Parts: sequence; structure tokens; C-alpha cells
Amino acid sequence: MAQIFDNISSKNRVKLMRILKAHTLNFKKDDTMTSYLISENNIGIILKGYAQIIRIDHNGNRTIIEDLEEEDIFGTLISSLKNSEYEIIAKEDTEIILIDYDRIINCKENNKSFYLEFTKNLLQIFTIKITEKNERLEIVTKKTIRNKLLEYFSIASSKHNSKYIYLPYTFTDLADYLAVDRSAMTRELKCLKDEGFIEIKGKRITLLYNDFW
Amino acid sequence: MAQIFDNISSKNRVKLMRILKAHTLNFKKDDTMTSYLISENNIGIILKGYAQIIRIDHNGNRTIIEDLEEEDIFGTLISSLKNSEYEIIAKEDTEIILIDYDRIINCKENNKSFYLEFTKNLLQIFTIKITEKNERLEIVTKKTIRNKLLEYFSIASSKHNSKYIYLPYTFTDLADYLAVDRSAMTRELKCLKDEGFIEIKGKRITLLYNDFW
DNA sequence: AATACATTGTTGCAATTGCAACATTTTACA
DNA sequence: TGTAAAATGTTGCAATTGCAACAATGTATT
Repeated sequence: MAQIFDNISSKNRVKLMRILKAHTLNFKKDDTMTSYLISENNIGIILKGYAQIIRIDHNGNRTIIEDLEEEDIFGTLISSLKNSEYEIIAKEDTEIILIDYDRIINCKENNKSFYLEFTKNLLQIFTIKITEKNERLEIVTKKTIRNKLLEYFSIASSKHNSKYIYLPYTFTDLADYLAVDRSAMTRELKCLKDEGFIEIKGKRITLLYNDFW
Repeated sequence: MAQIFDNISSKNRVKLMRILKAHTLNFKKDDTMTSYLISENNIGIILKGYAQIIRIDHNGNRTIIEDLEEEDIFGTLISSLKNSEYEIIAKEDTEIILIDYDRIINCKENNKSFYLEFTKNLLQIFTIKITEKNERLEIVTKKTIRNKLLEYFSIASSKHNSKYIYLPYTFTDLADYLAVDRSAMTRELKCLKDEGFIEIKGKRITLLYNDFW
């Protein structure tokens, strides 16, 4: 998995940050990071810690839009932060780098090879992000909860080439990821279980079918 | 809008294509382009023409996944082509460039500035792609057809800063984009019209509310 | 201009879902 | 360890939706 400073020495990393006028910022657990991002085309890179992008909709409901772990990149340009109220909240003590995106694109230091490496690393991280978004789209565009679950299982299973799926988060969060009501999802999971298609033990789901379709 | 060969002279463009061992391919209208993409980590760039990525689901239904216009980029890495049957079909005579993605990342010509430019252009195109996917996710994760439509209107309206929305495609395709049944969407549009929120004339929709929420 | 094909409009009905409300279990942390 | 908060399980019911079927309109092609 590509990381943002791969193939860049720590000396060059300092240079690069200076050229791009990058800022390092520290947040305590439960701090709101949003205000540093809304006004400009900044992108943020999580160096340490863990944060979440939360949407607050018109009814006041909070939902998790993205989990930001170490090496993750976020910002108005590359997260869905445009037409909703949202907050970015540090869930642990978190250290981030802020960079003006335009500076990355318009940087004139074309002869510095670490700048090329940085661009290539960004490119790879973006590619992964696109793939993740495609997967989620593939899932949420299915028309029934059952089909969303099966698509989710299919993708998760093929990633590890295994019939066992370990949910990376709670069922509550899974419902949010699938964009369905949690209780309705539980209901459907029970059906799939009763019909003998899956087995659930805590966060481990076993697929009991070979080829569903 | 960033284009793939921005800031690269045509001489350097030829050099670049040689270094990356890129192939140019031509397709006639209705040709299938899929077979050139499935096996390897190739990315395709549409130079001329227009193509579509079509998903064929387990019932045999065809749906449009992506419209590929000039300068668009596609491929297994950056399109949702993994867990479904799909086809990429030229809808007009279409010319594409095929490049092995790994070669872009592992290319050692670090001193060539046109290579950096190319990477930066790719980065910008990817950024736009991520934004588009985010927008669609923002829409399709809404729980009712009404809210999907309103979110779509909101995004379209804020893009052109106007109360008039010109649908870039048919209502049939809009339903596919929103991932809802077409007839159910028509029903909901009629409701919004009857309630005085919108006006529809052909492909032009007028928003009659200031702030819906 | 005639014909075939695609798009749009409409409706009844059954299936699915969201929502609300509540009980139970698990987890976090003071 | 005890307590509060979060997560999970369950259910009835009303609202929304998908589906099927068909009519009407619009568009493209020869």
C-alpha cells in the first residue's frame, strides 16, 4: 500500500514541506478540525491518529462519511464536503499536515525528483480512493438491502479470497456504509441466516454459498 | 478543466508515449473495447469519440455505469469493473491510448519534466473523478427518491449557480444515475411539480424554492 | 413519409423499507 | 468494579418503492 512519503528521504521530506508551505497541526481527541479546511483548497494528510468526517443532516442526524486513518488524505476537493453540513473530528490525538492543493499542482520545482515521487505517491493514494468509492457505489446502487449485503460480501470475500468476512466496524456503521436503516438490515441478515446462506458470530460472517447468482 | 497532455509539447508527447510503451487503438462505432482492459492494469485515455461502460447484471439488465468522453480515463483500477460483468462499448468511432499503469508509477525517467507534467495532469483528472464519485455517493445514499432528486438539483444548481437545471441526459438515464426505478422517479417528479417546488419543460427543470430545508 | 425504436407518462399492486419504540447485551471508562 | 453509553435484537405499521404492463409521444433512419 502506497504511502505519501514513500521513496522520499527525511531530509527531502523537510525540503518538500518547506517548498509547499505545508503546516503541521496537532489536535487533541474530540477536537474539531473542520475550520482549517473549509475556506481554501487545502488537503490534509493524517500523520498520526484517527479522525472522522461526520455529516450533520437537516434533521440533526449524524452519520459517518469517512474514516480517516494514518496516511489518509482528505479535504474539500477529495471528500464529499460540499453540499452538506459536516465536521471533521479527531477521535484520538491526531497530527496532520495541511497543504494548499494549488501549490502542489503549480509548484515550479520541476527538477526536484522528490517532488515527482510525492506526486506519484499522491496518484497512487488517489487511485485507491477511487477504487474504494467505486466499490461503495457498486454496493449502494443495488436496489434491495439483500443485494447490497451480498455485493458487500462478494467484494469483501474476493479481497481476502476467503469465505470468512471480518467486519472492520460495527453493524451500526455497516448500515451507514450501505446507506440503509440499521434495523431493516438486521432483519435481512436474520433472513439470510435462516435461509442458510450465512453464519454470523460476532463480527465474523461466514459465507455458506459458493456462487450466489 | 485539466487535460491529460496539458503543458506537454507534441514532441515530448511522442517521447512520453514511447517511454510508457503506450498503444493507440481505434474502434468503430459499437465495437467492444473490453477485452483490451480486463487482463492487465491498463488505463485507457479517450482521445477522440465517446464510449460507455455498461454493466450486465445477473438478470441480464444493462445499465450505464460511466460515460466516457474525450480526455476521460478508465480502466480496472479506476472504474467499477471488478465484481460485475461489464462491457466497454464505443458509441462513436473512438480513439484511445492504452498505458500500463504500473509503468507510469515505476517509470525511472525522473529527470524528464514532461513526465512530471503528465503525472500532475493525471492527478488533477483523478481529483475531478473523486469529486464526481463523491457527489454521486452523496445523492444515492439519500433514503428517498425525493431526497435524491433534491440533492441532485442542489448540486447541479450550485455548479452553475442557477435555478435552471439542464439535464445532460434522458430521464431514463437520470433514474439510472440516481439508482432508482424510472417510473417511481417520474411519479415523484410529478409530486414535486404538483406541490409547486419545480417546473419541468423538456430537459429543463426550474427550481421554484430558495432553500428547501 | 413511413416505420421501427427509444423515451416518457401512468397506474395498481405487492414487496421492501424506514421509522419508532423498546428490551437486551456489550463496551467504555471514571 | 459499577455505571452510563453504545451497540444489537426485535417487531408492528405506515410509507415508499420496484415491478409489470400499457399508452402516448418523440426521434432516428431508410
